[in-house]
Amino acid sequence: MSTAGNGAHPPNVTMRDVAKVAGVSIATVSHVINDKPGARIGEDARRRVQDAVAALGYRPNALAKTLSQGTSRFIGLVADQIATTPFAGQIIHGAQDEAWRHGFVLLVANTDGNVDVENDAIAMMLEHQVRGILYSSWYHREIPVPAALHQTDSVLVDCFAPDSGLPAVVPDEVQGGRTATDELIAAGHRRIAFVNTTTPSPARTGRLAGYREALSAAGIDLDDALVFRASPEQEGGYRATPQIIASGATAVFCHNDRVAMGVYDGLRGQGLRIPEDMAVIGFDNQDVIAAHLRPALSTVALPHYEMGAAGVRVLLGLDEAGVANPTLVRCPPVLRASI
Amino acid sequence: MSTAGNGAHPPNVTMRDVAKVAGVSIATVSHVINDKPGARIGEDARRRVQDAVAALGYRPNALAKTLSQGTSRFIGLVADQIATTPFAGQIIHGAQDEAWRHGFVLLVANTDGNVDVENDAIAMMLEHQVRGILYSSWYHREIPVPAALHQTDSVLVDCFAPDSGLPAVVPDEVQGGRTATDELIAAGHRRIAFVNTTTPSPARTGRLAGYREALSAAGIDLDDALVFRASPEQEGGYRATPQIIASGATAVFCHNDRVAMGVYDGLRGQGLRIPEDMAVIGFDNQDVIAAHLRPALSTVALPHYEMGAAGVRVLLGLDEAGVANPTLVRCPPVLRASI
DNA sequence: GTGAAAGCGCTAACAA
DNA sequence: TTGTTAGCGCTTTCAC
Repeated sequence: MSTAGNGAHPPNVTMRDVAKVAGVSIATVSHVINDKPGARIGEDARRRVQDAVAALGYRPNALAKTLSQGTSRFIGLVADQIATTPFAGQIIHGAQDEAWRHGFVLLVANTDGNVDVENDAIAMMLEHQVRGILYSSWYHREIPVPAALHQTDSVLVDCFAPDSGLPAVVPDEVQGGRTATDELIAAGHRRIAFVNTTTPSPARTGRLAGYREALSAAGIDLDDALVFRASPEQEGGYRATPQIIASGATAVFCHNDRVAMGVYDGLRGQGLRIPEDMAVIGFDNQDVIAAHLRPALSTVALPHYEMGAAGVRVLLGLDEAGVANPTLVRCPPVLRASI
Repeated sequence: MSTAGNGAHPPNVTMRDVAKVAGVSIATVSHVINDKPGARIGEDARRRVQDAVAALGYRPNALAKTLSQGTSRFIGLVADQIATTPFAGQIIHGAQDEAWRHGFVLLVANTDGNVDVENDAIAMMLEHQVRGILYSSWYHREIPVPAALHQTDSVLVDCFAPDSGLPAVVPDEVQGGRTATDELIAAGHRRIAFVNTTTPSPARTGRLAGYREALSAAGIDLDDALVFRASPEQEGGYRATPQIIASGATAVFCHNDRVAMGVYDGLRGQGLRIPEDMAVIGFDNQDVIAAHLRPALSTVALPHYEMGAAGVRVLLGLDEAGVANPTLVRCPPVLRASI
């Protein structure tokens, strides 16, 4: 019968009410509530105010405060895909936690990559006087920057736009690729295959560079016959497996966890065991895949949570962040049982 | 060198500025901007205002508007886990889309299940004069309601609290269980196993009820020997497989996709093919698992997006929603290749 | 048709 | 130590 909208909620208690009950002026109330350093309030006036606040259940109106101070505590987050990729939510999570830590609130908008929606979202955030905007993509790439972003402080998260002049926070693909390869080397492997993706992206070039860097550093000769290309999905990994096996590699670094999943299937199809016959490491740390594969997949994590948090810090000017070079966030290894 | 916080952004253009440029009063500007029905504005005054708005790049200050109107366009969403479960983000997504559709903005807070954080989050939302709060859980269950939720209109999403008097929006577990079983029956199966979870929950009782309902409706005798219990993970499914096979079932309905994933492994270990030797259907529609298993897993989707959206509708009083009985959201089948 | 003025809840000089 | 007052940007009656 009834809906949520029936709320007969008590009319808002204002500072004026508190002042009246406490028998002081509205300014005094403001002072004790905000613990103003300058203003010295008498012990008993302070107590009367506090009592009145408690008695009335007074809650400050954050909006009115913002209006009079001219500076809000909102941070906007516009995302192209909150949900398409399972871990995209982590960016929100990280941003939210960090914003919260500094007394800010997150305003989120999902645009589904639609430019009109995007502009509306940004406009709405601007109208709400956000302190700044975090603009994020669901995968690391270069993006065209919506012009409106320049009307406030903005930070790009998991994407970048060199000529925009906007600071960016992205995963350190090179370090990630190197880490993955290093783990394999540390396990004693010397013939290490790399299944790269077919799609051009910072991930493709970065991880490859990291792979090479690791091999060189370990004094292992680069062998292009060990570098493969596959579509970045389970199917791609599956199809690449025969060549990987044929290459004589004893370990394989897969461009991402889904590819690794396919490699698992391919290996199993040939009766090969992981990691005994072939060590496997993935990339992304997509929980549902990595942790639940048998054996559990060792991989390198994409630091979505950290990027969201770092984005907020850069926005607030707490992190030094060069505009020219994006802030690189470390991709940590997540060791499980496939190496 | 520079940070995002260096913003030398143009000082805000206000209505007063627009009025001055347009040569009209501030009230007139307000009227044309909001297209006030009552107020009739001269054709040319209207044009002058519009031109001034465009020329100055005026943006209304939503906060000031809220303050003077007394009613905001914010909806709060407090979630215990935005990210732990990959699809939890869908609740945000659905809520955001629906809120947006009605001119509302989402304020999100993640509490990680911490009660103090939760109270702070709710307090903060109240202070921001939210129109109401959506309180969500990352899996369907009964929850203790934070008292503060009663200070505004609130709706529970993917959780419920019978005595709280708060409207709730939850997945229709019974219908889901029935749908899963119906699909198996439709494919010609009569001996259908059900691997239920060991953990007590609405999902456990609901899906089982649905399973029974479907069998009865199809005139199939219930056989308790076909109902198993397993921990709701990959491992549980794997371990239950031998018994499932031994039971003589030709199809199995798994409590969730992770269990199904384990069953896949178990079946494969015995050299059994899916769906030829055993049809499998899961529950949850966890993309990364379901779509990428081989063969792709048929399953029943948990309608997170829809629940988020429905929550907003209930909150806004657009959906009739009984407080006594939670609003049930349909769990649709997602057919792939495992049946 | 258009404008003056009061007020939304709060902050911040400045007085007292 | 406390109160007065003038806004913050906008909406909204009510005159003109």
